[in-house]
Amino acid sequence: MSLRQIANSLALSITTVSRALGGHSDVSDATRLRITREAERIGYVPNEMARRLQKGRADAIGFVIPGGPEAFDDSFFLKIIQGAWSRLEDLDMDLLVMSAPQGQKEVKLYRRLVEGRRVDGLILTRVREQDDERVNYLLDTRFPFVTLSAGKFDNPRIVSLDVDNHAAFRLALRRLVDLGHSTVACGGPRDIRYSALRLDAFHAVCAELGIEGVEINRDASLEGGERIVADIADHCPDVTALVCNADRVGAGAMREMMRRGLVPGRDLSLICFGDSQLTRLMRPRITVLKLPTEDMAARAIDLLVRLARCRTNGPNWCCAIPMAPPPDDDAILSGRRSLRLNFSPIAV
Amino acid sequence: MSLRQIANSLALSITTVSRALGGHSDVSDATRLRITREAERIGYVPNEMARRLQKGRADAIGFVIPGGPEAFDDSFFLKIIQGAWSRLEDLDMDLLVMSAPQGQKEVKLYRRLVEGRRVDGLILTRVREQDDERVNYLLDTRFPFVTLSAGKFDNPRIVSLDVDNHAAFRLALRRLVDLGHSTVACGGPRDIRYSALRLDAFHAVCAELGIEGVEINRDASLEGGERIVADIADHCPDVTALVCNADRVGAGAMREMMRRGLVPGRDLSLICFGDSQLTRLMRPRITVLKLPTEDMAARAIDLLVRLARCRTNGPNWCCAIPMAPPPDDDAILSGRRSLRLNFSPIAV
DNA sequence: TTGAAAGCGTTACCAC
DNA sequence: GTGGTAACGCTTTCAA
Repeated sequence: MSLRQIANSLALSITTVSRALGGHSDVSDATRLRITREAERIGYVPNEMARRLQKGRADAIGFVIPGGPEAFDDSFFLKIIQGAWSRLEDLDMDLLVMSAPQGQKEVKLYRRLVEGRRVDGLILTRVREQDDERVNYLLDTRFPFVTLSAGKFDNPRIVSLDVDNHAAFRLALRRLVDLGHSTVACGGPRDIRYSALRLDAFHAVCAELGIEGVEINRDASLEGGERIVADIADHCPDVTALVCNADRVGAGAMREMMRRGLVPGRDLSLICFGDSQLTRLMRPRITVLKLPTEDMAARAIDLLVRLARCRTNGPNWCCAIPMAPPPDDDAILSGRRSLRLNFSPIAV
Repeated sequence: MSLRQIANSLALSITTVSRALGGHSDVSDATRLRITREAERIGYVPNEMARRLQKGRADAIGFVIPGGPEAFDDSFFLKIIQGAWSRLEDLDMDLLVMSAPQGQKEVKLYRRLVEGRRVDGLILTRVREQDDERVNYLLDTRFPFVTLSAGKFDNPRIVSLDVDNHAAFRLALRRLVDLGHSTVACGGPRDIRYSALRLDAFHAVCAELGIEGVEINRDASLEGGERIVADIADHCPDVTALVCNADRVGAGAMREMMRRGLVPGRDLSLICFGDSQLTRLMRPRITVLKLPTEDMAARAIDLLVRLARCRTNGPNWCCAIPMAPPPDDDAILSGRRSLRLNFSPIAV
């Protein structure tokens, strides 16, 4: 089951067989036919490791699921896997999945991937607001990576995919304003970029619409969501609506409301970012700012492949990926209990 | 950054460098020290592809997440990834994750993995009761694989990891009997092995305890769970308790009970297999037969590595893995609203 | 249009 | 102890 085998049984050279199977034009049709037939017959499939060694690439993309049991039990990452794989399959590449808690050990894992040339590129999530060690390391080594939901960076070398948070908040907050709300809270941490960016967008849009915006910083976890609702109930009597930066947070908020006998939509309106089982299961249904996670991951793969190609040609990547058109409001599936928003990913 | 580089700058042969770094004993301490120092200095990390090509193995395990959007949004698979990775990391191996809908395309994916020698072994979930194409293919090619939650097979060449379903139902049903239930239903499909096995165990334990057991076959999905509750409410007035074979099913059951105004624990007692966010979020809390998914996946890796080793030595694997001791009842964390059962994985 | 040969970076088998 | 050589299976350059 190797090129040699085919070459031998056909009394041809390995070179010719390789080129025939590789689709090169400098092989006569007759020879090519004989070769493909024989390859078919013995069920030839190229040895990937040999090919990769020769080509000097891994034909694989890596994705590290950020650690901790809480972070893990989240179908967001499953969606990224799904989306990334849908493209990788077509490209005949592999997806390496790992997990690591944030910190020392995490960077070690990235080193392993980069230095062992196990992958050609990486997908990053949960980028930290300050000094993300992974980003620093990858930037230093000039290794291709794409961040998801981390917004636009000052450093033009960082390629990032994100939704338009301002547009999202415009949709969400306008809706709340229409319902008569004038003081709205937004909950999520400040140390993770995606959440910080959403908080910023929240304030900006509040200002635009002339409503009062209250920021509540808690972990992006179930417990964080619970505490946000507790904070509101105990300390912010004016707040009548809450936007959560992640669906786990929304689920926690929901749980605390239940416990306190608060009725979602009556005592406190709830909207959350996310796109998981969690939000679909909530009763009563809440409005969800649906994130195009799979699409973003798929797009990330395309970008990574491009970046990896550039890399072989020289040290300077181009990351001039244009902004996407403004979010598509038509995708709103309205309904009192279930408003779902779709907006296209933008490349930064 | 290669052996050659180190060899050159130290005026040694590549062979010696390789052996020194590989920890072979036939290298003088002085030489080894010089070599390790130099390797450290230039930050040498072996090229994995070269190593794999030479060794003739992939140093990777594959896991295909079974397809369909419903199946995908399930943290069960995330737990498998987590568990598998925890072992693979120590073994310095990779985890390849893919996804495919059940059917033609799925087997194609497995072929790709096997024939391209991309992995040394595979983890299988959701094995079908009849003629699982993947199992047939892998058996034909004698490729190492381990099934999760598929019970014991007649074919001794299939290595499988599962919990003790009988013990699980004994715990669950005894509890229900103690609460006064005498007619209990169990819901799940028959075409997937894990569910069929649980249904069988259900009937066996019902007979043991002398209670009435009603089997309801619906998809292992949210909607399936809803229909099971509908079936019970509409057609089985005697049934006062329900055991669901998967947490998604339990979540669906819960949802339908809510809709019908049925109170879990009063109108219908609910217990379900599973170990996901879903069950933790349900209110009121329900009793969960907690599956040791991560542990099983970790153990599967160890088995796969052993199988892969055997394979190189000859065509006959040994799969003489002893049964684990009986499930550990001490692990029951009792409580009216939250009974969680742990039981150790058994190897079949 | 075909083939010989070099090379990718390792490891392993033998000599010395 | 150490080093030359072959081999893993492929792609690519250069001659013929």
